[in-house]
Formats: sequence, structure tokens, C-alpha cells
Amino acid sequence: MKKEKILIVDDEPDILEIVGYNLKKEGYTVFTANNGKESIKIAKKENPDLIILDVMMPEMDGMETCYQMRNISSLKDTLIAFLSARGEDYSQIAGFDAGADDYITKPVKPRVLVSKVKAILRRKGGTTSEEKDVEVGEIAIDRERYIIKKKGKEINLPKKEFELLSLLMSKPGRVYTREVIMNTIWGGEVVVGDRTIDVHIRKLREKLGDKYIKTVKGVGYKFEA
Amino acid sequence: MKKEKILIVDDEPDILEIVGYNLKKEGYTVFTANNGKESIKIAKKENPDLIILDVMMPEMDGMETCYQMRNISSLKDTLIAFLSARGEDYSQIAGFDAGADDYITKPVKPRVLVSKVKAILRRKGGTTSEEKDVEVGEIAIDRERYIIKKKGKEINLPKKEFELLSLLMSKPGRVYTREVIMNTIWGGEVVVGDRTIDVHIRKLREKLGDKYIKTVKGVGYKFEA
DNA sequence: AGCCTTTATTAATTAATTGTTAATCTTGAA
DNA sequence: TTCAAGATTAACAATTAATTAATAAAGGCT
Repeated sequence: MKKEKILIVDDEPDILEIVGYNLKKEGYTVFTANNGKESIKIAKKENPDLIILDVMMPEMDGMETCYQMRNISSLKDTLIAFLSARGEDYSQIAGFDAGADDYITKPVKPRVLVSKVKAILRRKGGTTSEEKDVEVGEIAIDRERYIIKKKGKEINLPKKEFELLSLLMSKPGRVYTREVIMNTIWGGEVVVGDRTIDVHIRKLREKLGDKYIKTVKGVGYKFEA
Repeated sequence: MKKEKILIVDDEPDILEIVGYNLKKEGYTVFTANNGKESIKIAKKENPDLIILDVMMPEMDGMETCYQMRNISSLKDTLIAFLSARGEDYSQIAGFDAGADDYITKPVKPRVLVSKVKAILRRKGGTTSEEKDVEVGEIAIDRERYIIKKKGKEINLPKKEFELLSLLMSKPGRVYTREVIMNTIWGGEVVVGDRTIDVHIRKLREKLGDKYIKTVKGVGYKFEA
């Protein structure tokens, strides 16, 4: 479900690491670049959903980078957030309409960062990949109607089961660790036991048949035809 | 198995006790200190895996303590989590600048605490080098799906075997000593006998065929086409 | 509101898989 | 040829997941 791509651009490796780490933990796919030029190359290739762009960078600064990105048609739906130190001259940034969608201030606080990123992406809503329905073999998912189909026959799933299946199917074959599942479906704050996941998995298997969801012991679960 | 060392630092004995008790119950080895100075002394001596540091302390506060700890080379890999009252001004903490890896909020709820600590420590283990997929001759590795392929045919490997093969294949031809293998796959904490590696190697050879993994007697093992 | 139904979570038990060790055998380098 | 390093095997231990049933929480409906 939450497999949005995020590109982080900063010249300080430390920042890349902590921001990247915290977002990865939440299940996002993270790319990093340490200068404007590189970031544009990656952005073109990966088409991220969100780009977090440090304002202060040597050579090509964040605003310039942003400006160039905005002229790339494939990136016209991409969100861009500026990363800037508190107290840096806001007026200049704000005044210059480079097309940023939001601001994040340093020093970066993990919780704040994560919830902000979630908020930004939520705002974007419905668009791209996130909401794309998947169909794998006999199982199809309809996120809009919140139902799934098995061989064309509709099956109703409770919320948690639906989201779990949704996550697993969002990239068939890929193993999702319990940690990622937890963070994605329950969020960082809620704490539920490990067995809870098992039980939901079991219910899914009951309804879909055993062959789809596979256990990778010691690692996690994956969906496979 | 779970014998990670945790150092808890707080000026309130109550907190030390409740946190310490709950972590001991989970099998961790717990040390306590009631001020920054003492905590640094203990940290140097015991080299804990995780330090839980109260932000608000008389004399040397959590941030200052954290900062000093970060300058001690033996504590480079130690995780530090801040303990702070919910609602305390986060911006004042500027946690990541001082090098904290996570936050825990008071009041401490045992279950939340324990699972959070587990998560933090698990993370540490998982951080070890994000290796990329390789393909050598007839054998290909797919870390995302957690499978390997031999001539396109998928083979499922248990975790340890997968990681072992993964390591050997990460640089084909290179010999990995037992020591390196141990440290990479089991980590410094766990101690297992030498034969254990042999057994895993054997299982791999059974599944892949003998020709890929070569023994370099007196030195280690290597993967070769 | 109170009742009923569905969904979510937990706890306790069982089952399966995976990991480790110990004991013995084999091999190859000095 | 000798002998330490490694291979092999099977027994055993530990870990992890599956299952079941019970309980709690949420939602719907008169």
C-alpha cells in the first residue's frame, strides 16, 4: 500500500542518512542524491512521488534545482518539499515561487518528519501508483470499492485484512517484514503483538486459499501466484 | 540469546526501576546510572548496545551527555534513545543533532517500551550493509523476494543459509574467513561454534551443487563459478 | 441507549522449521 | 604419514509461525 518513492537531496550525508533511515522504516522506497545535478538524473529515472530538497547546497541550490525539475514534464505531478534550517532566510525562499509544495525545517525530528511526509503524500491523494489496483493471477484488488475479487467473485474483507493484502500485493513476490507491515498498517505509535499479524494472515488465507500468501520464516510474508 | 546490554540513565530512581525491571524481564542485561557523568563511565566500561537517556537531568542533561558519548569512539555503534516527557518542547531537544537514534516518551508504558526497545535493537542488526543483488554464472540472488535462482529455477533458502550465500556472492572469488562470516551473519554478540558454519555450507552445497562454494583450507570459503 | 454483529487483538498451545552441537569420519598439506 | 582442518550425519535445541479460542472494541440498527 505505502510504497511511495521519495528522493532526498542534500549535500550532507548525515542528513541523507537520518532522513532516509526514518522514511525507509516507514516502508517508503528511498533514493538519495547529494547534489542538484544528480538529483535531477535520479528524479527523471525513478519518478518519485516526493522530492525532499535541501535549500542550501553548493553549486546548484535547492531553488534552482526545483525550478529545473518543474520544467520536466514527467515530474509535473511530483511533490517537492524544501528542507531548510530554521532561521534561514525564509523570505527569500517564500518569495521565490519555485514551486515547492511544503517546507520541512532542520533540525529534523523523526516523528515530525514522518508525519509531515505522510501528510504531504496524503494531500496528493488518489493520483499515481499508490492507488493503482493490482491483479495477480486470480486475485484482483479494487481499492476504490474496498473489495477484492477471486476469479471474478467478489469477496469482502475487513479493513485490516484488506490493507494487509493490499500491501502484500502492491509488489507481488516482495517479502514484507513484520516491521514494515506494522509500520505501514498500524503506524509507529500503535503497538500490537506479533501474533496479530499471523492471525490476519490466517484469515486471509482462509478466504483466498493457502497458496497465495507465503511465509518466509525469520523474515516476513509475501504474496505470490 | 537475547543478552543485549542496555544502560538506563535517569535521575529519578522510580524510572530506573520500572524501566529496568521491564527490560530485565525480557532478558536484557540492564545497567543504570542516575546522572550523566556516571553514565559515561559505565558506558565506557560496559559498551552497551543501547543507552536510554533521560533528557531532563540536573547538572549534565541528556543532550550534553549524548553529545559527549558520541565523541567516544568505542560508542560509535551504540544506539542512544532519549527519554522525555510527552509534550516537552521537542524543538529544544533537537535530538538528532546530538545523535539520538530514537525517542521514548514518558509516562513509560511497559509494553510500549519493550516493543520499542526491541524495534530499535532489531533495526541495529538490520542496518548492516544494504547489499545489492548479484548474479554469478547460473546463480542469481534476489534479496527483495528472498529467493535465489539456479538456471532460472527458484530455490528457497532458510535465513542463515540465504545470508551466508549472500555474503559469499557479494564478492565472488573473494575468500571470506570464518571470523568475517561469523561477524557478518551472527554479529559480535552471538557465539556459535565453528562447525555451525560448516553445516550451513554443506546445506548450501546440497542445494546448489558442490561446484560453487569452495573451501580454502585454513583460510575460509569463497564463491566461484 | 442497548443489543447484536462484525472485526481486532491477545493469550495459550501446538506444530513446523531452522539452527546448533557433538561425535565421527575424511582429506589434503606439510 | 600424520594430523589438524574441514565434512558429514543425525540428534537435539531454539526460534518462529500456525492455530484456536476467548475477549475486547467498534459499528450498525431498532
